[in-house]
Amino acid sequence: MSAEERRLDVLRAIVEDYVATQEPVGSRALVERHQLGVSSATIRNDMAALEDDGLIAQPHTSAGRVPTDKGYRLFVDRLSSVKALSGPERRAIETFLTGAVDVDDVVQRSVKVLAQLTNQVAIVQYPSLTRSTVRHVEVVALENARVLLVVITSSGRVEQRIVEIERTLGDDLLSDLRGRLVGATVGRRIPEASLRLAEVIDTFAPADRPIVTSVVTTLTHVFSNERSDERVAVGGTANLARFGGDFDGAIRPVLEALEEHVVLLKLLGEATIDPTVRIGTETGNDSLTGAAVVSSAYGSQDQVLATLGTLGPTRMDYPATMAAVGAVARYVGRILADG
Amino acid sequence: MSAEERRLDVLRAIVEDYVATQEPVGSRALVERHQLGVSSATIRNDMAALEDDGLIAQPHTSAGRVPTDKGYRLFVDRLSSVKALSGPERRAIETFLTGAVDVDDVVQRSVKVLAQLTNQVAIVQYPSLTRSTVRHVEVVALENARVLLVVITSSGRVEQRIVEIERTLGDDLLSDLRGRLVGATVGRRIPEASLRLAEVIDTFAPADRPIVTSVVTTLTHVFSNERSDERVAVGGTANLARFGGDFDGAIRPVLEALEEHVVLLKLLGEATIDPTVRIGTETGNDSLTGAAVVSSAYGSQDQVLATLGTLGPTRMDYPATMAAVGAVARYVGRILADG
DNA sequence: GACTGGCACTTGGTGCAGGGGAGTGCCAGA
DNA sequence: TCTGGCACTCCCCTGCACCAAGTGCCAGTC
Repeated sequence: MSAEERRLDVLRAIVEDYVATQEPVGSRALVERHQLGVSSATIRNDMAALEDDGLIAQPHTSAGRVPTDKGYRLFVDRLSSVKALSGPERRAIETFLTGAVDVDDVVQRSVKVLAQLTNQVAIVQYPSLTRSTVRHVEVVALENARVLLVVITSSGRVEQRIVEIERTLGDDLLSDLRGRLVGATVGRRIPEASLRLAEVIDTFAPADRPIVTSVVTTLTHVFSNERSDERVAVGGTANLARFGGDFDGAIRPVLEALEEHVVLLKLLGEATIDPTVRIGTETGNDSLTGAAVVSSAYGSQDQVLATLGTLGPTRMDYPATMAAVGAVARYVGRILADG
Repeated sequence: MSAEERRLDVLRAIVEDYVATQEPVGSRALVERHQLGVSSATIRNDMAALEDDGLIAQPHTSAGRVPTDKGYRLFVDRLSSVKALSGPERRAIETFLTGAVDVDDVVQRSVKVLAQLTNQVAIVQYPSLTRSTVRHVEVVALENARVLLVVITSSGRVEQRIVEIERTLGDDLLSDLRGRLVGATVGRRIPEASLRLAEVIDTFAPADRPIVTSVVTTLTHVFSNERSDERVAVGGTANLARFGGDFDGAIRPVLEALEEHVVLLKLLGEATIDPTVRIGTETGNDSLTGAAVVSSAYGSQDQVLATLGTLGPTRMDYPATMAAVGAVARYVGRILADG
């Protein structure tokens, strides 16, 4: 083993010990708990080098070392491998999620299971409307010149709107309209379906266009509904209290951030199907010094639906957390693809 | 002013000062800040009497006095009057809530406004299904022997289910079924509508009964949906950090309680249209020593829809909180009654 | 009888000094 | 390149004295 390799070994040991004990780790404790094959004096030299590289730091002169954000970054990138979940853990996720009755329920259960598994704050974005396809569109005439519009998406979400129109809709026109709407949208992704909708209006007789237009406009609104794309569920905030003093600031700004859904969506970040880790400033949120986010996209092979993840102290068990996030993402994706 | 009256005046002053300063209040500070017309020695005697009655307590021998739960109770019952909201506050509630687009939005906005107004944790229960009436029922035939069932309630909530039936539904039967379902349910309260539904099945020809039964059964399920009756929204948890050390325990058990919706519903308690206050053990929750709940039912005059309220430290501004809870409840009730 | 001024007493908080412990950096030697 | 040893630094805990705030009680006054 080269000296360079041993230095990285030392870093790994420091991260692991610090995560376990929450206390700065010194050279002596290190040689006692790990088989490094050298003396504490050597470790001290290595530590000095690691500190020069900005990978670890000392809270004060005569204290042990603590990993820096950069140190965690290196640990995640090169020194750790994703831990496999235990059988019972995997079964727990599966049985718990399988019991869900609808999309909302899936999301809420995912949040709960993820929070319990990781002992951190769990964040799950609702399946995106814009990323799923249209499974069904239904138009129903109600009394008093009103129409009920129902859209069912491939992720199982159901959206409905009531449209006021200028006169009662005849049965012929109704079924004609229904047929063309279905033809233009079903099976297509939402953004494409939106485009096709615009063409539908022109295929109707001029006399019918006002009515058709109000229905189509409402449908377009449903498709472009930003609000529902922003929906997220949060759970396990009680865990914040557990790692209380860890965040440089108080937990208050963190709780505030968790209530701002826009902030949360930024935190989850861009979708990748493998778990991504953002540490400290990498989260792009100033009030989250001392915090890290582990996130992953979920969906089926060819279709990303949304993102989920956890928020915890930088001092977290990255391998375990990444495993949990990855596993839950896979199960959620599978369930929503089936349903 | 009798001696007895002055004692209650002293209690009121202690509560007000303690709420304002968060520090035990002594006899000297009391005579300085209030026009009590007697010396600090007299106040000391009064305080000793109040302490004998269990209305105030000393953290330690040489400290000032702090109100006990019993003291707050007396204060709320006899010594305070509900503070009127300021004009800007009332206008803020109104404009903020008026912008809501649907029931979910109303609830979410209410939580936000209530949390901001009171600087406490806000809890809003979604309008109860069982307490509202049926506004509309719609049955739509989908492809592949499936039927879409839509229910719209008086509170504006829309529920939908897809029912698998054994064979495709003829147009005649469909409109017949729709008509009878509407006749049996629309305009009635959900529990009563449920009862009527049972009779509908028998009015159909035996051959049609299997299909009718599956639809009616599903509809009954929607009506008796307990899950949606349990839904609550929580906001302002960041305020917990503000009154941090106030709760006897840590904030952790409180955060945990806030994630358990069942616990929250118990906290909101039985519905009364005027703001109710529960202090300390009165909340019926052991982990909430040091906390108080102010809650109120909302709805129209003759119809209670659900409950909302706030959770804060016993050391809170009761008059202001009760005013805010009452005002938000009134506005929410009005908006949902109109919508 | 109710109120007041005065006084002794209690107690938590703060500032200060000293000792112990953990850990480091560095140096000389293998 | 590694190791043992040693001097040094700094945090943290403890004990101590002191102060401020507040009380309880008592004797005196209206």
